[in-house]
Amino acid sequence: MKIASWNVNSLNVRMPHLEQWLSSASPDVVGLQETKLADDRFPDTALAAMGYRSVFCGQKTYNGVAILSRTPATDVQFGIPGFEDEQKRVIAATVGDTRIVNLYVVNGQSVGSDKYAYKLRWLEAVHGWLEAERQLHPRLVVLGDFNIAPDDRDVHDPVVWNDEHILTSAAERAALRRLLMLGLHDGFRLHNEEAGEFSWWDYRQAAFRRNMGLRIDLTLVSDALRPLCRAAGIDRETRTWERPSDHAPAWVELD
DNA sequence: ATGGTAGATCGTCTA
Repeated sequence: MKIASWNVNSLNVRMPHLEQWLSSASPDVVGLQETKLADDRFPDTALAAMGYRSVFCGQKTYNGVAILSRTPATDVQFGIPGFEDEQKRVIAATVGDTRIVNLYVVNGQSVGSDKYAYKLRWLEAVHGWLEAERQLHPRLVVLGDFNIAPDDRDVHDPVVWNDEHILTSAAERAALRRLLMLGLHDGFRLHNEEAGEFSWWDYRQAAFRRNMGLRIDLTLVSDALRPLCRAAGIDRETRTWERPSDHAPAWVELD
């Protein structure tokens, strides 16, 4: 089973990219972030024609998440239980015998800002939720745009992206480590120890051409799934396509 | 030098 995460930065714009990538990559489950679509505008009919069922939770202009799957998803959860949030950043569902949690983590703007405080509170709420979720679902995949680069191998310039910078700050990385301590494993790092493998490149400063990126899109697998994770990767070629998302799909394959 | 680009929306916010 191939499970992927992709921040599409507007599904309205990126639907042709998604269709092309679904055809070539042929994932079984996909978590999308930044769909930027109200639910009545979600292209579920077109995706069904390609063999994918959709569950989604969106809003216009900002945020928006979805889970696509070849077999129907059940027990759909919208948002973090008990955490009031107008921003549509979370959807979870069960596909077959695997629980999928799809997160569009708060960006945080800059260290010390109100949005940064919101990011840390939000991550704490996710931690509390996943602590329960892992007990209910030993086969757990937590994926999404984490807006945190796990370590220095995951940034093009560790001097710039340091422990006081947004997306790499000490508190953000500590929050991510706390999630991993629940018994989750970075699927990509089970198969690749190299530095310089990124999933996001800023649109500015020709960042992709210069490989000035970060790896912030993650697929985490639970203890029980770890021995079943046979491959992982990032489909960076999508970033070379015309009018691309600034993120590339990150995926794992489970036996 | 507080820039640059993209998306949604149409002046300005978010990333």
